[in-house]
Amino acid sequence: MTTRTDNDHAVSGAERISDAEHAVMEALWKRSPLTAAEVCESVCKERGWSIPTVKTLLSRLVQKGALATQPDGRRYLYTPLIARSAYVGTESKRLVERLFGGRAAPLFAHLAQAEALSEDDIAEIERLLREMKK
Amino acid sequence: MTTRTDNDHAVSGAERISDAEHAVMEALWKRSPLTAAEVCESVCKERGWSIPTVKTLLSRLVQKGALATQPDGRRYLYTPLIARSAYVGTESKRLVERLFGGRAAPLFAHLAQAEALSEDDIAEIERLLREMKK
DNA sequence: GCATTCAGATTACAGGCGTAATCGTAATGC
DNA sequence: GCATTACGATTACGCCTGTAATCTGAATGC
Repeated sequence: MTTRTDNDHAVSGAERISDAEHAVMEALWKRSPLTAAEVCESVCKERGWSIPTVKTLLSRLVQKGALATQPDGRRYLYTPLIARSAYVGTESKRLVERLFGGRAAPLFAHLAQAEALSEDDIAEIERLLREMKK
Repeated sequence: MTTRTDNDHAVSGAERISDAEHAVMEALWKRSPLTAAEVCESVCKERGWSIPTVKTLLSRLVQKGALATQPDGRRYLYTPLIARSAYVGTESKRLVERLFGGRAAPLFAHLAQAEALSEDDIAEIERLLREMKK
């Protein structure tokens, strides 16, 4: 079963990662490799999950090619196969496509108008803009 | 059935709008009110849907309180009950919360770094920033 | 050695979603 | 008036998701 030939999609992120799965990924992006129990420590409290739930999510993520497993005694250590930045990238892009016709400026305009931008955000964005100029 | 008391959630957007439903909403945000057939004209080709699909989606959106119906002879005219800007707002916020800890600057940084920002985007954002200053 | 424990694997199950087909009924053509 | 048409309403159905419980087999305590 490890001999599947169609794992070309693995890193490409063709398989969507669901909301619950995403929480698990975050734990592993923060620190990895981790055992299922450790992942649970990191997320179960916060989301009100039990261990079986975490194990299911881990399995699904492995199937989707988002996580790699490495045996450690009689258990597994899980490691992300897709980078957080890649995930964040495709998700951001999806949103921008869907809601703003692929243009980022309207998104920014919206956030600005919705006052979702803090002083710090604005300062930081100005800094980034200056930096891009160079 | 028009006398439901629990439609407080209607505009609040408590009920999530799915991807397919969103396509229908877009059609109605572009122009409304429309009949089911007209909505289909607007989206069926593009998404490869048939009329029954559109009708299902319309019904679900009405149930969710996202659309209002107004009888027109023996059919309905559909009108959005939630504003596009409200929808866009909650969706953008969701993403920023989930992926960037609620801060907009990192999103911007990501888009910048991923070169998802066009020249125009940047110019426009600078303009918006200047405007906010006032 | 044998019971208990602790992994992962398998199965479960309800609700949402995508995508319709079918049903019931009211209007309409003639 | 009656067959056909054109609606919305109801039902369908398989896949994905969230959230587990159960099964199976290996390790471990004693």
